[in-house]
Amino acid sequence: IASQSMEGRRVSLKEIAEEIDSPVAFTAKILQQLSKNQIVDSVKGATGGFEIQRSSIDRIKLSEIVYAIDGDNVYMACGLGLEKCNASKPCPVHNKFVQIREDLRDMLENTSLYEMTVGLEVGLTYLKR
Amino acid sequence: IASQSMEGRRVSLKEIAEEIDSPVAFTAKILQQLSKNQIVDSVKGATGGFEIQRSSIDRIKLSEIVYAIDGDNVYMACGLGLEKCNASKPCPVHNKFVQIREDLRDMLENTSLYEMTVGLEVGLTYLKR
DNA sequence: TTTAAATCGGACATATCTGTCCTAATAAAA
DNA sequence: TTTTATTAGGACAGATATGTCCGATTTAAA
Repeated sequence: IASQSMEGRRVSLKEIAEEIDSPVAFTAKILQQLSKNQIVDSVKGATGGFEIQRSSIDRIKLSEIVYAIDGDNVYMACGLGLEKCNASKPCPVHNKFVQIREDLRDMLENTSLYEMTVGLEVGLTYLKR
Repeated sequence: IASQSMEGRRVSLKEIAEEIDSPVAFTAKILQQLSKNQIVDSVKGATGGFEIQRSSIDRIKLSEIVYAIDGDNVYMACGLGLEKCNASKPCPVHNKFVQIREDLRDMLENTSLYEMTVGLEVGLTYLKR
C-alpha cells in the first residue's frame, strides 16, 4: 500500500491479497485492523481501496503497526508464560527478557514504514506468504 | 527439581505441580518432554519421581530447555510469519530480526540452570503460574 | 435512479494449541 | 505375591487463533 501510495495509486483489497499471496477474506480482516488504527486510510465504494498519506509513510514506525495488530503483548508477556510475573515478582528469566525486549522495542521504534517500503521497491526484500 | 536435587531429594509430579500452581496432568506432559530430552531423569514406581544430576545442573543451559520443548522455532520463524522468508528471500524485517534473535540466542546459551536455581533459592525470583 | 465495485462487520468454520482423563507399566513396600 | 504409589502415553475435550462466508453499507459511474 505504501509503495503504491507513494506513486499516487490507491490499491484494492484484491490487488493487495494477490500481491502477497494471502487469502482475500483474511487480508481484509487485517486491513480493517490497520484502518481502524489509522495506519492506512480506507475509501469505500466504487474506485475505493486503501492508501497511505505520504506524511504517514515517513512518520509511521514498525512499532505502531505491531501495536495496532498485537497490542502491547510483545512487551508485557512473561518469557515463561507466567501470569503473575512482573518486576516485583520476577520469574527466573524476567530480567534477562526485559533486556532482550528493550532491544526489540528499540528496533521496532527505529524502523520506519518508509525504510521497509524502499527495501521492497529496490528488490532487496520480499513480501509473499 | 534442580533445587531439590541439589539437596539429594527426588520430587514427585504432584509436588512439582503444587509448587508452581500448575495442573498435574499438564505438568506431567511437560515433564515427559524434559525427560525424553534428557533434561531431567525420571524414576518410575513407588518412591519414584524426577531428579537432575548435579553435573547436569551446572552444564544445562536455558537454550537446551527451550530446544527440548519448542525446537529451533525461536531461531527460525519469520518475524512477519512468512513461510518462504530466509536469508536469500528476506522479508522487510528479516535482517533486523536476525540481530534481535542473536541477542536472544546469546542470552539463552549463557543462562545456566544453576543460575536460575540459585535465584529461586535465595528468593530473588518466583515460579508460580 | 439504478447498477456495479468496493470496504465493513458479524457469524460461522476450521485448525492448532492447551489442557484433561484414563489405562498401562513400573517398582517399592506390605 | 499383592497392594500401593508412582511415571508414561494415547485418546479425548476445550479454548484460542486463524481463516471464510455472506449480507450491509458506501460511492462512483452508467
